[in-house]
Amino acid sequence: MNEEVLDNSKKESRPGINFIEQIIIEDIRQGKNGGKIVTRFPPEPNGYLHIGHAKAICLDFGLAEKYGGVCNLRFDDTNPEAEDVEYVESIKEDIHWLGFDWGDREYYASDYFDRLYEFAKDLIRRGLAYVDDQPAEVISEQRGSPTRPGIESPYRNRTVEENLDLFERMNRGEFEEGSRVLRAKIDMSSPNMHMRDPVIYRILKTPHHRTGTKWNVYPMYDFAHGQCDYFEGVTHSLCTLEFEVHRPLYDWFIDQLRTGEYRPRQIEFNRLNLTYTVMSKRKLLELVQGGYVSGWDDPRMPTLCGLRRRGYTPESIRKFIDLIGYTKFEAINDVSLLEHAVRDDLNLHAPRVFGVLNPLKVIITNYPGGVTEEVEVENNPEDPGMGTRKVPFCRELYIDREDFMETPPPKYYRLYPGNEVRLKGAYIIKCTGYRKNDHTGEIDEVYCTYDPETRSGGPSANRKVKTTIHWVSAPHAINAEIRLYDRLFTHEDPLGQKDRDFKEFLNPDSLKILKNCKLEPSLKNAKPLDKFQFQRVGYFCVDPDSTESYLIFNRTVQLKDTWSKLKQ
RNA sequence: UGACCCAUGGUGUAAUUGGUAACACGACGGAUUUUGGUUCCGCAGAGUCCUGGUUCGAGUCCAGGUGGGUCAACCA
Repeated sequence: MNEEVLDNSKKESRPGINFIEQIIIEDIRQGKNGGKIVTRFPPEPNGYLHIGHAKAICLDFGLAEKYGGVCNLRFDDTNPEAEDVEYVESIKEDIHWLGFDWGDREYYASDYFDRLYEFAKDLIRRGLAYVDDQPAEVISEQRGSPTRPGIESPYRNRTVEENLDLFERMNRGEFEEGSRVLRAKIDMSSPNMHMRDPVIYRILKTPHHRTGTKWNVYPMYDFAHGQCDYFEGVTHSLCTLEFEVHRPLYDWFIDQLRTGEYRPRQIEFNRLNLTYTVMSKRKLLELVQGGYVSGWDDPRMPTLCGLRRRGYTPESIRKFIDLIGYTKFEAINDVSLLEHAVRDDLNLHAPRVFGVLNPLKVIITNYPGGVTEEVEVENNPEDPGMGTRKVPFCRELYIDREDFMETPPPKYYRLYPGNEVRLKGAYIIKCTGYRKNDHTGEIDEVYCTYDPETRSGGPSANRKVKTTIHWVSAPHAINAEIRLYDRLFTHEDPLGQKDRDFKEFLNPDSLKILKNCKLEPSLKNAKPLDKFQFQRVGYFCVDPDSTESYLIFNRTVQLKDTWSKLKQ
């Protein structure tokens, strides 16, 4: 059985099994913990998940899946002041959206409050924990600093009886918040600050979203996390780098707790950082509360709900995470790699349509008025199985303003006086003139003639022109709003700038709204979150703000654009 | 006069665990193309932070530096 799992891993391994996977393989080989693999994803229900969490989710669930183990979902709800059920549902939704499932293993740290409480009393009885009556500031002062050892609390050597009595009374609600804490008795002069008699229980009178008012004391993260891992039989407890210094404490508690061979192991990996954005919950909250974005699901946010609304697919996010890997190096990943991952996915799956963002009227002067013909266009050249659709064509059309110039620069292949282009799926047209607005100088209309011999699919359609452009029939077009997004920040690393607030680097042009866009009529029935490639422009996704009669699209990402590069 | 962690092309990762630096993205050039997209082909780019050591052989091991990160919530 184990052989099979390992073999399996070898097959998929190619080069580059990450260091955590290597540890797991080795552990299975050695038959550690009975050869079982159990991981957990432990979000605190105090906010929305972002792509950094997705990195952890892919690791926790992915590794369990790959090595024949299981992954638990455990809500780390040890702080009633910050948490709320509201977040539980969104977290579950996001994990499912990414394509992972925890089966019936939905746990809560609060499920273990009784056992944790008993364990704390056990530590007291063994002389390994004590109640400290000093205020937070004093305890903090006594803890010393990284370069200066701490000093022991005057309450450190209370009797077991007194500690037990005090702790129980703390939990009965006899004392005010902040008046007493329970501390583990470890080593006030440890070089590791976390070992200097860490607080393990504090008094909190805010009702808990699951246990109500049952408890007046709540375990701290360090006292809950490893123990919960232990209770659940977790073998590999994967977390981010900043918990590295907590590991000795994690192990210390496990040492006091365990009775047999089994022990969970904490392994740390690097966080996901992306250029041009911020990833901390606190900072994201600041953006939401400050009104810099429209909410947690603003399409510019790195939250999973934001990315989803933007049009990112779960596959693209997983692909991206797979690409960046897991190491112990604090890397800043280029968003362009994320963008590459969506393009890659959407290119294969998104149906092509015609959408004109900045419409310019084109009149085909030799095409009869009042006539509409339908041309057939393939839905996706990458996948003929996606079929074709009919698009109406007539005398008056819209093209994108970018596709016409009065006086073209070198290498400009699009429409200009005297030049020919093909209208995708229809005819080759030649620009014969244009009309300019006398006041604004803007071009109002462009005049063209079409060559009836060149209809796509027709017998003599093979005449080559330098380029093909998209278009929509003016009388048939539907009006839509399109929201164009750019990076949220103007600096790659908005947080890394000394003495500057990250909000100073907010990009004022991160959202542009176009309200007069013209789309081909087949889009009429598009539903929220439907994704399309507006041919030659980019990938777009229907925003949930859309109504039956008013479609709103979000631009997920532009197509690669070698022309705009050429221009420079 | 702290502890712990990290350092490989522009970016992110890999290197059969000591065997002569590879992959992806990006850049550049070309071919194909009814998307200036896609695809295909090609090319450039690091000698692995520095110094020393061990070894026939070091990106991998050791020592010492340098640079960066984390740690002093009754947050997680």
